[in-house]
Amino acid sequence: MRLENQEVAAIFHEIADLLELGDGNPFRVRSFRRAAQVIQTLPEHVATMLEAGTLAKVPGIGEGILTRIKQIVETGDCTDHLELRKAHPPGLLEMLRIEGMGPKKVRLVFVELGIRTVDELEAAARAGHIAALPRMGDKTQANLLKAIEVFRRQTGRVRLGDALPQALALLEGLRAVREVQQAELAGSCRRLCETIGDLDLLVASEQSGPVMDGFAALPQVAEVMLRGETKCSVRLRSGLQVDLRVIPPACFGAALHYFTGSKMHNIAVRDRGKRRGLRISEYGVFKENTDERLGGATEQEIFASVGLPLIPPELRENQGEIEAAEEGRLPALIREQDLRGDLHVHTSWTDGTASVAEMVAAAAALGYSYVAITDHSRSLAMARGLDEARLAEQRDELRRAEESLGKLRVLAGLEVDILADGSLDLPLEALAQLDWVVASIHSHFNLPEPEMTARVLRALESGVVDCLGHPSGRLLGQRDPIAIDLDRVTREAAKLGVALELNSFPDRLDLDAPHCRQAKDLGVPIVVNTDAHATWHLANRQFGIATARRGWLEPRDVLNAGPLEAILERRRERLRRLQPKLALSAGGRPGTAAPRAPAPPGRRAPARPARRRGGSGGGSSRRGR
DNA sequence: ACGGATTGCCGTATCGGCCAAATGGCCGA
Repeated sequence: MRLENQEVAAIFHEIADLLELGDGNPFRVRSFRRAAQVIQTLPEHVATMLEAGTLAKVPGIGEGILTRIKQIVETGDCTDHLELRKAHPPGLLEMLRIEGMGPKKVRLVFVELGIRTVDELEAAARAGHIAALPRMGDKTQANLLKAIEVFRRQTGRVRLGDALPQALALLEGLRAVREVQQAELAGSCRRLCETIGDLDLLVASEQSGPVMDGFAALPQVAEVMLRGETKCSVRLRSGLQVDLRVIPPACFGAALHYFTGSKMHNIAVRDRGKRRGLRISEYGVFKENTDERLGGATEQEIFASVGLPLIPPELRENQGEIEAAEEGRLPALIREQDLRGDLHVHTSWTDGTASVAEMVAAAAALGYSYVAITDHSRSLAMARGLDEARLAEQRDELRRAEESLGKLRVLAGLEVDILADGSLDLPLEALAQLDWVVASIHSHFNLPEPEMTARVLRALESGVVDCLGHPSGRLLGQRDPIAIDLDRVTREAAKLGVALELNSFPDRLDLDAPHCRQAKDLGVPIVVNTDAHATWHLANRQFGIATARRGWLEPRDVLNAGPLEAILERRRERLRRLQPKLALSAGGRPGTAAPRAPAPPGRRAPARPARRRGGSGGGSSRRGR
């Protein structure tokens, strides 16, 4: 059995989790986590690298990890992992995924109350037993119940980023089966929904037996749960459930339409058929009250029977797509190849894994004509966020990378933190000198809505912000969106000339599709960014594009599907409007009041303002690099 | 557990907010 790198990494992640629960050496825990992360980003398969001897040279993989990898490659797992698993109830790992439940708290409730599952945890919280524990209280208990609710909403669902690659691999496997005439994805995964319950696959074939045999024999399949005449349900090794349906070719289009959904869309289409004297089912289009079949081999036939062009699956939510199709104003949805650059990318200057040069080269390899390097700002200490000095240093490196590659423009950017009060993490003067600024929230997620909205608006009103990063802050299955009036933020963004990000990270997909559509309607451009922390993350754009399509976006709605000059001009124009404010804030700062000629922002004398180092004056040098 | 220098040993992300308990552990970024 050949485990994918992802699966090997998952084993190490789990070892780390289990060690933490058992109160293990934190550095040892970290090593396993690091190993997992490194394995995820390996350029080749672990088994291949192990054989070639290149694996041992990878930083983060030492003697111990190497031995375990050997065992995993040979047997599919390693002894430590199996033993740790035996020593801990499986529900503890699940509890760890609840926000606010770290290893210490999971251990506490397990040892003190014997709680081994999320269900038991919830019951205990409801009964008030959690608040009675040491270091816990009413507030913690209430927060816990809320966090369990977020967790529950997501359990059983898989992110598109995890589901889609598996679906495509299965289709490939199916298409290699001789009796398969056609194999397609259906269901919410085909509609590219942000999370998916289970996969629906459809095969056109006259012989369901051999097709199902071939399906059950695919290496991903762990267990056949159900097998009938037309339907076969399996569970994959990854845990994902998959339903395969084998359909006679003459009905394939009707079945594909039916099983793609959404339900509301299907109802609307059938209704429309009814009004035209037609009966539409998963078997085809029929004349009312007869068995006279008018079509159903292709989806086009279904739509044509009710006088419509083919509606892309991503739009099939009964949110106006039928009306739009009827009036010939279906959007020309954006595609991956329409993107001309990525405007949110991290490097090893902060928490990215690739150097500037590697990141820029990877962007060039995608055919981009520009990329913005946007590392974190200083308050994100964990990521070694940039202060002004390092930002300036990095800028030199960007210039060198741009020149040495000579293929694309490298924008000097920053992902600046929006602090609790809405001020930005670096002085406006510094931010004004950059080419591109994304502003994001990474702390104080729990402000009440009025304050949160005011906070974000204040940040956008600074004028130096080009784009609001991951606007809702949600993490799928883990953290709810912040409380914020996104309607109002979008309207203000329109006035200020600020764009909104659609962050392509599979955990985020933020803005979500409905808000993308709203932004489009209000004339606010969306930026489809990857927020890449590794070169391979640039490929996550496919998930951002998926969400953008569900939000009806066309190339003209997406800022980074357009030319760089338009992007830079938006910024220049906004900074021109902002200029007086900047002069004021510089003048107000003690020691930097030296008069200077008002010049256009691009070419201002960089009268470097003395970096204020708090009132304490102690030159406690923050750890260097 | 890793990796690098003290080659048998030592250091290894940070930092602030929250909440429970009255200064500090735990969590998340």
